[in-house]
Amino acid sequence: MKKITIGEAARRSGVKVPTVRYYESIGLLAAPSRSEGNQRSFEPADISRLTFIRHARELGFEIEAIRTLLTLQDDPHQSCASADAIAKARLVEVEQRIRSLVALKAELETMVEGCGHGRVDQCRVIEVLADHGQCTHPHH
Amino acid sequence: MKKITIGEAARRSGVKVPTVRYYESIGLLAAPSRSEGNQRSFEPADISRLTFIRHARELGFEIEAIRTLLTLQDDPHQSCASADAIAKARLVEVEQRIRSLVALKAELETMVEGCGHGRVDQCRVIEVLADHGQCTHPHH
DNA sequence: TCTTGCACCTCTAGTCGCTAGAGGATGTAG
DNA sequence: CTACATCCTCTAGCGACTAGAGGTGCAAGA
Repeated sequence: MKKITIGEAARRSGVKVPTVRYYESIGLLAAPSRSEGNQRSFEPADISRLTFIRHARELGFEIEAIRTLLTLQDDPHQSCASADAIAKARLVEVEQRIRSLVALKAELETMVEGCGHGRVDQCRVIEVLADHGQCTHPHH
Repeated sequence: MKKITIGEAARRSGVKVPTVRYYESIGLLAAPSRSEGNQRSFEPADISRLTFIRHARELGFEIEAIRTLLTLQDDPHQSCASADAIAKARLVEVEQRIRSLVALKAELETMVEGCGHGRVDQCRVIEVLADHGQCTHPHH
């Protein structure tokens, strides 16, 4: 039983030290046992859990979604329908975000291309922002 | 001189009422004159400014970037190099975000496709999250 | 004229997911 | 034993709002 300090846990999981404490504070990670001097002592399972959380966060899952995914993981005999639903919802979000960013990219390109590097009163960047009618963004 | 109330300004610009007050509080919008009963009375120019801000926000520009763009707009004899630089930086950000979201989409699709809708212990969604080694995301 | 009811006012606090800093205790290497 | 990194708790801050409390102004219908 070697004790894993919070710094070690952070290094192994890729989650920062204050973030590990934060996850514990919001109940995403069980409070670990403490050393005599009141320092946290993690188990290998905690590292896995932190890695799981980090990966899910990198994929853009919200904390509450991760909380659900973790309770599913804790009880492997459940149906995975919830996990599937969460991932699908996230996929829809991501697809929507991509579509809107691609539209945005086109609009920014028009702005930047149109800029003749002259004075502001001829600048297309300012102009497009001021006059929404020229906007190619499909949000209306 | 018809007076434009904050509600009217909000409707015309598409910015919500509390957000208009917020923009005033952070100095993005000049404090408008007040009616006898202390209610804000906006000018048409304020509506344009709010519309400009809203559009820039929709394009993902940060408040500080918008502050710069607005000072440029206020003095049309300046060079538009700053506006151009801001738009270009934003374009780079957007392109990067699109690339990472596309990679993410692929990973989510793999997860969702792999899910056999059985129990959690066979669920690929959970599995991929737990075991980062299976991850196709190119962030390492 | 009165009253209803919406829109307005200010102020504070909450959201999300951390991050930074103060001020102190612990653990380890030389 | 001393230096120094690492740990502890606690509070406050970030961006860009949003929500709510508790109160005032104003216009229209009875």
